[in-house]
Amino acid sequence: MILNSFDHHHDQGLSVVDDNGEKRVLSEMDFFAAEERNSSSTLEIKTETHEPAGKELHLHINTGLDLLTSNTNTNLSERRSMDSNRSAEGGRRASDTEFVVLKAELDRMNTENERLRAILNQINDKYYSLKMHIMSLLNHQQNPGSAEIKSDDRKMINEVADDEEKQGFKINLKHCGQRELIMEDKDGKTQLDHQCSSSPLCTEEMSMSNGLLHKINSAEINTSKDLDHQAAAEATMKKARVSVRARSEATMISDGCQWRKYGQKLAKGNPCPRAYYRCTMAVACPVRKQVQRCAEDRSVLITTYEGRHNHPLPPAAMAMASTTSAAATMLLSGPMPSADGLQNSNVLARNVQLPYSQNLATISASAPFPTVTLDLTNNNANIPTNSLLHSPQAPAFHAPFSSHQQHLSPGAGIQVLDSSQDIVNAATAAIAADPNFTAAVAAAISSIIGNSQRNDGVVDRNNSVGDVGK
DNA sequence: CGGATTTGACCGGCGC
DNA sequence: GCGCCGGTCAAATCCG
Repeated sequence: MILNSFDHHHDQGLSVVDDNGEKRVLSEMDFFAAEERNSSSTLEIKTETHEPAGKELHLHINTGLDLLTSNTNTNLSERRSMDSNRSAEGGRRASDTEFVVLKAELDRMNTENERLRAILNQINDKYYSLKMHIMSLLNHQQNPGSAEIKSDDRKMINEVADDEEKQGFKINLKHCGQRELIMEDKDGKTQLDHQCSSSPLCTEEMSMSNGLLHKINSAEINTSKDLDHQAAAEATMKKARVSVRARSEATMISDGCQWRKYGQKLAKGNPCPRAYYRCTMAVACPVRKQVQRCAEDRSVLITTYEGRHNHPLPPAAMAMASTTSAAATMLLSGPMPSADGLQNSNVLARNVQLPYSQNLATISASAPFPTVTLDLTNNNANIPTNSLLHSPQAPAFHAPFSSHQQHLSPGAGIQVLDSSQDIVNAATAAIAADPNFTAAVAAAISSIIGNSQRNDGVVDRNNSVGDVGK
C-alpha cells in the first residue's frame, strides 16, 4: 500500500495507492479497514509532488503499529515486549524508532489541531462581537450618540484586530460606511465577509441580532434625545408588524409557540375570515398574531405578528427568531434620515421592496403600523428552494408573488441601503438554511422583536389553535 | 371538568 | 355626530 501525502493544491486529502496499483483518495484514514487488518503494517509513503512522473519519492516505512490492537493506549512496555519478540526477524529496532517518530509526529499534529481549533473559535467569537459593535457604531453615525461609546467601540475594534493579526488573520474594515467587513488571512485571501454565506455562521450571527437591538437601544440612553428616540423606537417596535405569506393548506402554520384564538372577523375586502390569536406560552405575553387567507390566492396564508414575547422561546421558535429579528431590525434601523426617523412621515409613508431578494421582503409603512412582509410563496432563484419544499411541516412555497402585494419600482420611494440589505441577505440565508422551514419562520416571527433571551429548554408544545373560519 | 374555540357584543379610531 | 371598520372581550359552547 502506498500512502500519499496530502495534496493541498487539489484539496484531495489523503490518497492511497493499493497493492494493485490503484489509487484511492481518502478523506479519512481508516487503519482498521477489514481488508487491512491482517495485512502487513508497512506503509509506503509516496511524496506526490508536481514533478514529472517517475520522480516520486517512495518511502517504505514499517509503522510498527499493531493494527489489530483495539486499545490504542496499549502501554509501552507491552508494546516493547511484542516488538522484542519480533526482533528475531530483524530490523525491529529501526521500525521501533520509526514508530516513536510517527507517534511523536501524530501527537504534535494533534496538538497543532487543537490549537488551530481554539484559534478558530476565538476568531469566530470576536468576529461576531466586532460586527455587532460595528453595526452599533454605524447606528450612531446615523444617530449621533455619546463619544464615550464610540471610543469604546474603537478600542474594541483595535483589540480584536490586534488579536487577529497575532493569530495570522486580520480584519479588514473596508468601507465601513457601507457595512463591509472582511476577514483575510495573511495572503490577503478572503476567509469571511459580511455576506457570511456559510449558513451556520449566518444563523449564529442572526441569532445575535436581538442582542444587537438591545445593544443599540442601551447605547442610546445617554441623551434626552436618545431617550426620546428609544421611547419612539419601543413604541414603534410595539406597533411594528411582521407579516409572513406562505403557501399552506393548513389553517395555521406551526411556529413553535402556543397560541389561543380570541376572535375572528370578516375583514373588508376579503371573504376569508381573519383569526386573532394571542401567545399563551407565558402569562400576559403581549404577542398577537392574525391569520388570514389571501383573497386572491386562497392557498396563501398570511400570518401577521405583532409585539414582543416576554418569555423564553422554545427551540423551534428560536430556530428562526433570528430571521424575523432581522426583519424587525431592518424595519427599525433602515436608512433613517434622522434620529427621529421612525416617526418621520417620510419613512412611515413609504413602501420599500428590498433589493436583494426580489419579491421576498417588502416594507410597507402605509398601513397604520410599519410592516415587514416576508413573502415565502415565491420560488425565488436566490433561494435554494429544495431546502424549503420538503419539510414535513411545510407546504411547498413556490407560487409567484401575488399581485396585491405592494411593490415599488426602482427609484420609487427610498431604497433600503446596505445594512438592511445585509440583514435581509442574512435572513434569507438563514431561511434557506433551515430545513424545518415553517416552524422556523413562524417561530422567528412570533419572537420577532423580541426575545433575545437564551433558550432555557422550554419544551416545544404543539400549538392547539383552531382553524380559521372553522 | 378545565381549557380551547366560537361568536355576537362592545370599544375606539378614523373619515366624512 | 355618525357610521364604518379593525380589534378585543366574554359568555356560550365544544372537546378531550
